[in-house]
Amino acid sequence: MSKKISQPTIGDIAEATGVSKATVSRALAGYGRISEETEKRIKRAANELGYRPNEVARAMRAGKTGSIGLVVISDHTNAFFAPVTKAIIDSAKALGLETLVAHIDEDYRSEDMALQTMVNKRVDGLIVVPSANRPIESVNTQVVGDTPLILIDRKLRGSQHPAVVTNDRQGAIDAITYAHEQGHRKMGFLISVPGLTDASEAQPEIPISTVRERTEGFLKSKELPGVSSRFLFLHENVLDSEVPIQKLLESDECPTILFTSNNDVLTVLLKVMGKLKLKVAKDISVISFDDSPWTESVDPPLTVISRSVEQIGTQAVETLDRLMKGSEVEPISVISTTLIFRDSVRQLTE
Amino acid sequence: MSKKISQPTIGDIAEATGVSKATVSRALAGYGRISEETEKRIKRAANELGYRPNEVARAMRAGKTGSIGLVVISDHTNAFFAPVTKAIIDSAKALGLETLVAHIDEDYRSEDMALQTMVNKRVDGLIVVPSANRPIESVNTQVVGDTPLILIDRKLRGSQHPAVVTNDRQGAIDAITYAHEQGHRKMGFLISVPGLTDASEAQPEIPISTVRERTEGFLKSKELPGVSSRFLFLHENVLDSEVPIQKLLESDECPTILFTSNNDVLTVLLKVMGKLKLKVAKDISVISFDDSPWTESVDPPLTVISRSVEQIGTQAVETLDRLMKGSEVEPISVISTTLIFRDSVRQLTE
DNA sequence: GGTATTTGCGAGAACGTTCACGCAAATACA
DNA sequence: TGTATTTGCGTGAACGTTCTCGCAAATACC
Repeated sequence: MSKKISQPTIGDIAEATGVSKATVSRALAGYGRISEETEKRIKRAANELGYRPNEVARAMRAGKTGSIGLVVISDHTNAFFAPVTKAIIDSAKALGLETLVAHIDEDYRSEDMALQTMVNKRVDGLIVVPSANRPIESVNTQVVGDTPLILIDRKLRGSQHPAVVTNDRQGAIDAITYAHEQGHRKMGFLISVPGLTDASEAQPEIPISTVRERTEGFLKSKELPGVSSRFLFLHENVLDSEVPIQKLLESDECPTILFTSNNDVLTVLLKVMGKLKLKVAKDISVISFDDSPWTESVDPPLTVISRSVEQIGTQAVETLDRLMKGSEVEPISVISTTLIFRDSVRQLTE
Repeated sequence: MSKKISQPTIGDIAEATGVSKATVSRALAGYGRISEETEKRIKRAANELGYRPNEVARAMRAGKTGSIGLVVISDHTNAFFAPVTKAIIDSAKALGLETLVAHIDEDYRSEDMALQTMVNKRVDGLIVVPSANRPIESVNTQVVGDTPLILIDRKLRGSQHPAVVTNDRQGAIDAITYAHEQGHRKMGFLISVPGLTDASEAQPEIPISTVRERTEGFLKSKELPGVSSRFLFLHENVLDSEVPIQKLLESDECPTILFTSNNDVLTVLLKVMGKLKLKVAKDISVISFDDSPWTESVDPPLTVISRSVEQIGTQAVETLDRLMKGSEVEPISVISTTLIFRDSVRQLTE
């Protein structure tokens, strides 16, 4: 009963019980013909030896690993991607799939490298948030080959890969409509767009479909009776954006309501407002994209456009699973946003 | 040039170039003796065929996978574990290691299952947050065998596995000392402890070293001149804790300062305070464990006891890496906490 | 009691690498 | 020119599974 250095194999069990490896395999995996007695004997021996099936050998033989890869942008915020990551990992586990996670920044080269190592590890499928600055609107098919792949959060125009996205356009429209109903006429939009070098009021080229849709939705505010809109497009690293935001807040035509495109921008906005002694709702109303636990706890609780990260996660791995099995999948699944009414929008008297 | 269904192998390249598999392997991996010319020829062919080394075959041969497993509690909050997860994944990548992530709840059975599948996948090492309710204070060595493993966030008394933890005891002491300096004499402690069925003022058995240390630190407040302390131990699912917290806030002997043991409790506290129209600092001072981006943006910005998730992450994978290489490692690494002074603690006139 | 079928198991190949050997040709050295 | 060394490459085993075949023994059928 000497301690072995490495894990016991099927061969060790075979030796211990005096049968062949094939028989051991049959006993353990429970297929083919085998007598009850030897099966029991083998299982007992396996237990005693502390046998653990070697999944890499299995993967080699079977041609699949039972793992999927998740490549996700996590350079800045995790107010959205962190819970999405959790949702995906958990959904995958429910299907018996393990998840390999890689974080990339908003750069297609780091994305390619991450995809490369995942493909080399022969993941069965890939879920990826495509980075913004890619030269052409498609995941590098050179590197992923024919590994099943689905996009989340953003869709790519030229891509044949299925995507799971949210209808941020409608979310934006819901928000401005609500603001209009509450009597707001001067609206401001704080939008973070990766790739920008500086804050700008002129509308830039927007590489990310999600942000593009939000902008389109907000743009509709111009069609609302009596509304004047101001846009501020911010660098993805919004930490640098305090000055332009402050300028906007101090201008003559300061909006009565501000919309922020994510939790990072929201965070900066709140900080600047605090510095200027401006109170949410009382002085300026606020609506942000993406919900977080804390937005409900602050004073006042924040009205937000929420996207269900759980739905995105389950839909993503479900779609990927079908893709891996070769079934038909819809090219684009869109998850609806919902406006969560709290107390950060002041009702203006007409 | 017909499309192959599966990825090209080293054999395909060998066939295409008319050499043996061994030569191809040498050319691609760059070891052994090989002529410059054939090396180029082989590399060109590999490129043309879109060859990607099969890491599972390599793993099989080498006996290691180049992957590590991260088993982390993520039932409730991700204000702490999400950034730690990111830090670990990124640190691991820097060392050429991919990370397999599994989420477990505060239950040793789900932990065992997660560990089991990771061991079966033959990860080279394991980083785990040990769950609270385990019968004995050690990771199930039955299932992990001799896979290198290190603990984070919590240490286990009976465990021989190295641990990376924070000195929360000192963090708590720093916080109460500061509060005392600011003139606070009536202190309250809101502590979330997994396994509890209900909120309780009596000190329960605390299974988690981190929480235990915090409690010990807070307990020192009783030794501070003139201080009276009140403790409230909360169920891990703190969402249910509004009522007991409200009771505490409305009691005659309501503390002038409240300490919360994590962001979840903080969130509930703020919500209850908002409901009771109590203002942070002005009415009740607040100090919480763990920093998050939003704590700096709210009004007033929150004073917190911060633990560097990056340090925890890098220290964890560094230690694991040494362990995997067979080097000596210190049994316990402790990362220091730092008190971040913001504006949620009111200075009381004596 | 003779043929047909079922049962239980072993032999061995295959998955895609790496690597220890071995061998022939080329080059070195005297 | 003869021996020693180097160079370039091929052979084949090994990693731990699964699975197709095939074969002998056991059981079935008439």
